[in-house]
Amino acid sequence: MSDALSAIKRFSRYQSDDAQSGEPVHCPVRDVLDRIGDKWSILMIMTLATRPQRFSELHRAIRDISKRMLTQTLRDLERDGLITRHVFPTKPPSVEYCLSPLGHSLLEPMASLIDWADRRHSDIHAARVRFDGAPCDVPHS
Amino acid sequence: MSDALSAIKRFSRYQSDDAQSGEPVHCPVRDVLDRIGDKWSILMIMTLATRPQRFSELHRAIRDISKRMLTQTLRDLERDGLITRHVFPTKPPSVEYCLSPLGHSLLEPMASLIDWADRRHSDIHAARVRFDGAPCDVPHS
DNA sequence: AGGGTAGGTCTCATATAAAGACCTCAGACC
DNA sequence: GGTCTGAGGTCTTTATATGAGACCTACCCT
Repeated sequence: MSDALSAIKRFSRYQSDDAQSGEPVHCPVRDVLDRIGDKWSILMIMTLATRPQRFSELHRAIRDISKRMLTQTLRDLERDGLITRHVFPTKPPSVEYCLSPLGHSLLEPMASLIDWADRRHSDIHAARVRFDGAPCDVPHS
Repeated sequence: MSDALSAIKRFSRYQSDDAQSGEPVHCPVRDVLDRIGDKWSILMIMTLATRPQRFSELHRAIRDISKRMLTQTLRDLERDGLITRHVFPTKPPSVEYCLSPLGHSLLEPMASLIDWADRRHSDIHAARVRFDGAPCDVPHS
């Protein structure tokens, strides 16, 4: 817990430094979290955690991603140095994506989030049902 | 690490179960992560981690959020049971938001992510500069 | 009467994501 | 030799998310 609080305090410091100084908010933590917080990045990294995979394998593993978003997410992750891309000059060429050491280092913190989500999702679902069913307990207006 | 891998395997199982069965992908972990993975939720929870705060305090702490998104994010978090909302019948009424126990339980996993982001953001920044500066090392076409 | 504060809502514009058609190249099929 | 499939994408169009900022109610202060 003290661990958690110290990270949060560091984070808050970035935030408030920005809030007091000039206009543009530039918190490095937000910068990183905004990037991997998109719809597919976490899923992609988790899918590559088990083994390196090719474009089409990834597309089959994550059926509901479009090719466009698959390409774009892979490019963004490559740009951030979280995955690496190898082109094999076969005919037709095949491309393999795999986690870099940096990407690998993300697995542990991400796993703790996933663990939380897995353990608490029933609580969250219950809260949603409660909220939607009784929208007048605490009127908003 | 074995901890991390077990969470990832559980997650992959959800994914592949969905991939094999009927059409709609419904992985509870993705459901939860997609929600808190939006632009402001993590920031909001972190801001409320230090103490309960009122609408205007939150707006001052997170300067670059619009009132519209502030309201919406708070509603969504309340709906998911992560924060609670108390209206004090002062004149004019004041509204205080604070973390629920469920929201509080999210702090620790989230802090480990923040800690990662904080430690690795310079690596990520360096990777971006490298990628943007040398886009022809591994041609994409 | 004018302005400030608190906690919002509303409308409209833009930025980002997604769906899905299309493309190239090669080998296998018949 | 026509066409089918598969890999690894790109391009165009449409949907959704976010943002800016005007407005609202009710009260207090000057």
